Amino acid sequence: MSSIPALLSSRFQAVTGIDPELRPATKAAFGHYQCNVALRLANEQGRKPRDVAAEIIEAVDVSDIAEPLEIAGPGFINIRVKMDVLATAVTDQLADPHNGIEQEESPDKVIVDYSAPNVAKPMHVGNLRSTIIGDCLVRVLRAGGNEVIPQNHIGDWGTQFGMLVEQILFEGIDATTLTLDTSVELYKRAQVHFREDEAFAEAARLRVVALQSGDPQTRTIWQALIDVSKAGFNRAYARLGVLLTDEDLAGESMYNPMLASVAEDLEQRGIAVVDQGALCVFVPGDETPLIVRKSDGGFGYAATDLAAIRYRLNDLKATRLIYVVGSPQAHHFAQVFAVAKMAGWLPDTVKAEHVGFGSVLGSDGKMFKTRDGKAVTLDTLLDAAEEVAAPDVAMAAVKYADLSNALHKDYVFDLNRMVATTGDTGPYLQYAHARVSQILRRAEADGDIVVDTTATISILAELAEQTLALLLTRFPDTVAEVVASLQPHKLCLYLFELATQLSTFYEQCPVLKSEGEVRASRLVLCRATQKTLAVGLGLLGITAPERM
RNA sequence: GCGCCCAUGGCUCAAUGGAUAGAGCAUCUGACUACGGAUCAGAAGGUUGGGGGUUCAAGUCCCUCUGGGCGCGCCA
Repeated sequence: MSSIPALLSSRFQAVTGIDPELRPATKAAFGHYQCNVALRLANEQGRKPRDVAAEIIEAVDVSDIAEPLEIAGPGFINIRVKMDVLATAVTDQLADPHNGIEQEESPDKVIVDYSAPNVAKPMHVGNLRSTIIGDCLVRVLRAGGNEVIPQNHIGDWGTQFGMLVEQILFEGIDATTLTLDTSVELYKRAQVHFREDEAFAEAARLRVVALQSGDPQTRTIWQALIDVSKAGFNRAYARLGVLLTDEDLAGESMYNPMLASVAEDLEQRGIAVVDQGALCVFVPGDETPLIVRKSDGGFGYAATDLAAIRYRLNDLKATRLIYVVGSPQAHHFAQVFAVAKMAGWLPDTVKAEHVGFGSVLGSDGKMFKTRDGKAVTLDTLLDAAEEVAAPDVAMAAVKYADLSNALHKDYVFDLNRMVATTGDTGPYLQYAHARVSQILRRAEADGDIVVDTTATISILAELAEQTLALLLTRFPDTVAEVVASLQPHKLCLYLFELATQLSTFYEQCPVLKSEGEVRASRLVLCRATQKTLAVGLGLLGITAPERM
C-alpha cells in the first residue's frame, strides 16, 4: 500500500516532472499538505508563481483523494485530504501487518556496526549511545524490509591483552575465576605495572607476540577474559532491551588473520607506501596518512577496519554499511572509506555511512564524568535512572532522551527531565499508550469488539479526530525518512506529536460515553493510535506498556 | 597552523531553501465526583551569536568575525 502523501506526490510529479516538494502543511489553516514547486518552476520559467500553480491545479488529478486544491500566498498549493480517504487509510493501516510502512522493493543488505565495547573495560556512556542508536537503526531498517546484519566490533585484540595476560600470570590468577569487576581492577593494576616496571613492560610486549602467534596458554587466558566480558555485555544488553546477541559478535580479533593481506594488497598495487617506516596511504586532499601498518610491523585499527570492509562486502555481501561510532572518529572513517574506494573494495553502489554522534555532557555542560574525573559507567547511570523510575520506564527515559536529540549534537544528561511524565519524554509516550489501552480494555469489558477486522472508521466529524487520523497516516513516511536519513529523532518528534494529539482527542471526544457508529469509529481510531504508538516505540527500542 | 562540528525565548530542544521560526520545562490564568489530572485549554516569552553576500524566498546555502567542543602518522 502507498501512503497518502506518497500518492499525492506521485500524482503531482506526473504533472510537474520534478520533485513536487510535497510537505505537511506548516499550519492547520493551510490544509493537510502543501506543494511548493510552483515557486521554483515559475522562477525557472520567468513566469508568475500563481499562474504556474493554477496550471498545475488544472492538470493534476487528485479529485479522488483531495478536496479542490487552493492556491495561497505567493504560489503555494494547499491540499486537503478527503475525510473518507483519511478514514479508509487509517483503517487499512491498522489492518496492515507493517502498519503501513512501505517495504523496500529492492532491499538492502545492511551492516550496522555498533556498540563495540572493550574487553576488560566497563561499558561507559559512549557505548550507551552507540548501542541505543544502533539498536534503533537496526529495528527501523528491518521495518522497512531490509536485511540487517548487526556487527558488534568489540575491542578484543591489541597490545593491552599482552599486558593483561602477563599480569594474570604474574599474579598467578586462575583466569576462569575472573568476573567483569575483577578483570577491570586487573586492567588498572596491569596499567600501573606496565608503566612502572620496564621488565614487565617488555614481557607484556612479548606476550602480544605470543598471543598473535597462537601460543596455547596465552590464548586460553585471553579467551577467558573475553568470556567474562561477553557475559557482562550480555547483561547490559538484556537490561537495555537491545537486540544484540553473541551471534552478532565480530570483534577485532576476527580480522587479525586478514590484516597482512590487506597491507600486502595495498602495497603491491602502489596505493600504500612506506613512509617513516610505516605503511601509509595518502588520501588526496588529506595531509595526514592512514597508517595501515605501524613501523614496528604491528597493525592498528585502520587495518582492521579495512579488513572488515572487505569481509563485509565479499563474504557478507553487504550493500550498505553503517558505522555508529562517536563523532570524533569522523576523520578516521572518512579516510578508511576513501582508502577502501581507492582499493576498489568499496564500489560506488555501496553506501558507507558513518553515523557519528555527540558526547553526553554532565549538568555542568562538560564531558559527563564522575566527581573524581572518571568515565561514568553504564551500570552507574542505569542504576541512577532506576532509582527514580521502574525499570521499563527508566529505560524508556534514558533511550528517548538519547534518541530525541539530533545525533551530531552533544546533549546534557539530566535524569530529572528525562524521567518526567510530562513533556517530550519516553515516559510521557508510554503513558499515552497505557491510557489509550485502558479505553480499549474497558470497551472490551463492555462487550465491544474492537479488534474485529471488519471494524472501520466511518466518521471523522470532529477536528480532533481528523487531526489524529491525519497524523496516523504520516507514520509510514516518517519511518521511511529515518531509513533514508538515519536520524531517529525524527521518529521521536513524530511520536510526541501523535501522543499529544491523542491527548487532545481524548479530552475533546469522549469514546466510551459515545454511542453507535461514533463509538465504533472512535474505538478503531483508538486502536490504530495504540498500534502506531506501540510500533513506533518498538522501533526506538522502547516498550509500550498497557498499564503503568 | 590545518580540518570537522556547534551557537535558536530564562532552561532543554525542533524546523526537507518556503507562508506569521515551532514544542517541552519553568512562570502566569483557567478546567477536577476524572473514558487514569501521570491531563487538558490558554497567556506571556525571539532582531535565530555579530557582520556581509547568494536567492522570488535564508535559522537553513556562501564568506567573514566572535565564542565553545572535537580531531590532526604509528592507542583503539
